Amino acid sequence: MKEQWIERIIEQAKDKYARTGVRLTTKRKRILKILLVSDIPLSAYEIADSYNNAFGESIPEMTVYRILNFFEQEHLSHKLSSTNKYVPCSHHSNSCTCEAPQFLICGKCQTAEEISISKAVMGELEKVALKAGYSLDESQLELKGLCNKCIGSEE
Amino acid sequence: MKEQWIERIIEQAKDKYARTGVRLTTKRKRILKILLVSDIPLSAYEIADSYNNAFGESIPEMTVYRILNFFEQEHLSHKLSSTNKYVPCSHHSNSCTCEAPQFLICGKCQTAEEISISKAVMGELEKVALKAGYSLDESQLELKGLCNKCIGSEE
DNA sequence: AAATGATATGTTATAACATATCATTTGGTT
DNA sequence: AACCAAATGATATGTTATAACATATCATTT
Ligand SMILES: [Zn+2]
Ligand SMILES: [Zn+2]
Ligand SMILES: [Zn+2]
Ligand SMILES: [Zn+2]
Repeated sequence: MKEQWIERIIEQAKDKYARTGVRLTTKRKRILKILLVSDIPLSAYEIADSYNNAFGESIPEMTVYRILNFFEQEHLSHKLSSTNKYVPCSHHSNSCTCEAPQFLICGKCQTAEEISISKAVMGELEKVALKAGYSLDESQLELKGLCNKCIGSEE
Repeated sequence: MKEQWIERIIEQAKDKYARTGVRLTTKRKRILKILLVSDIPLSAYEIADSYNNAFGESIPEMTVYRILNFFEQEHLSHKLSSTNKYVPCSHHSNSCTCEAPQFLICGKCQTAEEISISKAVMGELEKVALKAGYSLDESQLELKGLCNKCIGSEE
């Protein structure tokens, strides 16, 4: 069940910080949850709105940005720079470093899916770059298109 | 010589619109030139500043944005969404449709180079997307890394 | 030459996105 | 309790972008 799945992700994150000074506070948990339950990427301001609606308590935008930055550091979320929106990281728990997050974004319904492009394909891109005199590093890919649902319902 | 090369690009653009109602006005020419002579991508506001400095005449930011939109339509420039900056299209004149522009961006000196990734490699990306249930369309790639110069001068 | 229409630009306001700075609160440690 | 670091609040400001409306410029038609 989705509810449990979300709780598990939060538990894992909590464990991760149990020993350090870092805290997974109520606000952080709530915002992580907002990202997790949303079907689509949200802007910082949409997150703040959602927070207000869900908890009848307003949160400053500044705090949202700070928490998003915290999430970015901790690999709990990502920013989509092509849309200025934020998504939870799908690489739950453990070992993901998310150095080069990769997304498929539907131009119609706005869903975004975090994928893992094979080393082989990424290697090809690196080769192309090298030929042009660049050595790639932390390249986030945001690929646009239409999801199957939206292709089906095309007018 | 760079100066002549720029003039040639502008001439080509002018020709392109000679018959249509669309005009390559002084402001558009100047802004295209600003983009062309800059070593690095510029923000809309930097373009406006540059315009003011170069021509001792101020231009409203709004106008800059409109001209950049015009350039985008006409495939004369592109926006880098990862940095909110603008670059001239390198596919001069003729046949480029630039449906999926591709860039290498140096994280140190900020240079950006427009490249052409082979159909084969792009095809691989499309395959990955299809497997995940997405059909790609107009995906701009912004690959980050270090250019050769900056790798050499690394501390 | 005057009227018209299309394209381009100016002007002002505001939306949307993001960071800087300093004060205060919170929660764990000694 | 006293202390300290982390987190949050509050306010101001910076940055990027569009909306809405008015005016200017230039080519075409009358
Ligand atoms: Zn991730
Ligand atoms: Zn869709
Ligand atoms: Zn191009
Ligand atoms: Zn460089």
